[in-house]
Amino acid sequence: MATKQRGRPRSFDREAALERATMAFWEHGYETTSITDLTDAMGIGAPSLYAAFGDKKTLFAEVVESYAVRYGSFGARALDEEPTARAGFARLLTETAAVFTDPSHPRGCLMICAAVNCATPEVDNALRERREANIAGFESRIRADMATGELPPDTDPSALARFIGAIIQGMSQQARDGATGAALQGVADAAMHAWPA
Amino acid sequence: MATKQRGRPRSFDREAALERATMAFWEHGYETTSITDLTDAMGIGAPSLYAAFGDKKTLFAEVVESYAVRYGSFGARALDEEPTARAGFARLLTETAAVFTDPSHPRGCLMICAAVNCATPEVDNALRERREANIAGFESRIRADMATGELPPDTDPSALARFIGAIIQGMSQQARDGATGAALQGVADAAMHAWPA
DNA sequence: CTCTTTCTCTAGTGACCGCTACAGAAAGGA
DNA sequence: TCCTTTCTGTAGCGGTCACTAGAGAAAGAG
Repeated sequence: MATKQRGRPRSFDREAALERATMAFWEHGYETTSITDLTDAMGIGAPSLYAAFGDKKTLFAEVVESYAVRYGSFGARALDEEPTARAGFARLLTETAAVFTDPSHPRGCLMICAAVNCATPEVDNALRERREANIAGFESRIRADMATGELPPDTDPSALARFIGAIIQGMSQQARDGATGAALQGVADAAMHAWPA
Repeated sequence: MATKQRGRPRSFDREAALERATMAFWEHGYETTSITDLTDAMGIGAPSLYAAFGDKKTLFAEVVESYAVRYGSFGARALDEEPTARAGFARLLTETAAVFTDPSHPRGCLMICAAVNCATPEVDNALRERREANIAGFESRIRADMATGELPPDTDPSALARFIGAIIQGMSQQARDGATGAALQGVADAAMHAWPA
């Protein structure tokens, strides 16, 4: 496959450029990151950006997809790999505290932050849908443990899932406000005290 | 006092205009709300806005101060009036669930939302400082109950205060994402299960 | 070599941004 | 009445926004 291209070859690494665009959007959000910011960060000219990635919205959609795979999959993995919902969410929140303050990339969560105060409805909706899908995933993991009797039958799975979602969103904001990883771990520990007996 | 003004009198109600500016900033955030958005919402021309309120940053500062008094004081009141920290925070979170979804104004919290992805450092810092001051207030209320023995001595007041702050910030985001008041009350109830025994 | 294809660079497009100069309108003071 | 003061409306400032036309550069095909 991948027969040799005909014309002049691209002069930059598309994946590396996408990664740099991800960092820019992650740091500053969708609207606040200008095309000039992006071309500066990616080290290419505007026409190259448009030829390789389409317009700003399309580039952002690709960034979000790449981000979800690279940086947003640890939570689903924790819920999947741990034997109980309790253990899964405890691990998820601990890893969240670490990832949200990891100095190798911007703080907090791109899917939570990047479309706040966003006047472009497609972008706003796309990220909201991902957040809602995450919470729905939390709820189904909780329901699974209720089915096995691991969680008591009077558990409110929707409320508990939303609670975890709220904690993660709050941790993202506090990471942006400068909270340390240890402080976020304290929030995670406090949250797990709310777990049903 | 208030001697009669000399020149042509102002043709609009300054307080009503400020309230409308508050709603606009609350709904769309600082950067996303343009001067044209503001003059449209306030029903005045740009020169009148600048004459009455200074520039955009100064207007926003006045909006934030007015917002803090009008819409942001219920929390401090709850902590002040209830006999215990537990009762105070339970009331605070219940009122938060109601206020964040009150249909008479935009959803969530202006101090939490309006400066996310904000490229103007003064605005960003001003709101961050208010958020940190709120959490510091939570911590001192918790310490007061530790001093009376109402809360156990092994309580981590900083972590508990940050936890409550994270919950409120998460509730604000979820209110913006369309969560009902009942759903937010569920989050508040779940959070209170984390309260120290 | 020439021809075709594809990318890159320069230099801009119209639209909107925060903000304001200026002239006219509406009040009090003399 | 006329002057001073203050506000309002028009109209536009320079700057940045997302985006692109057009020309040249760099590759393969013949």
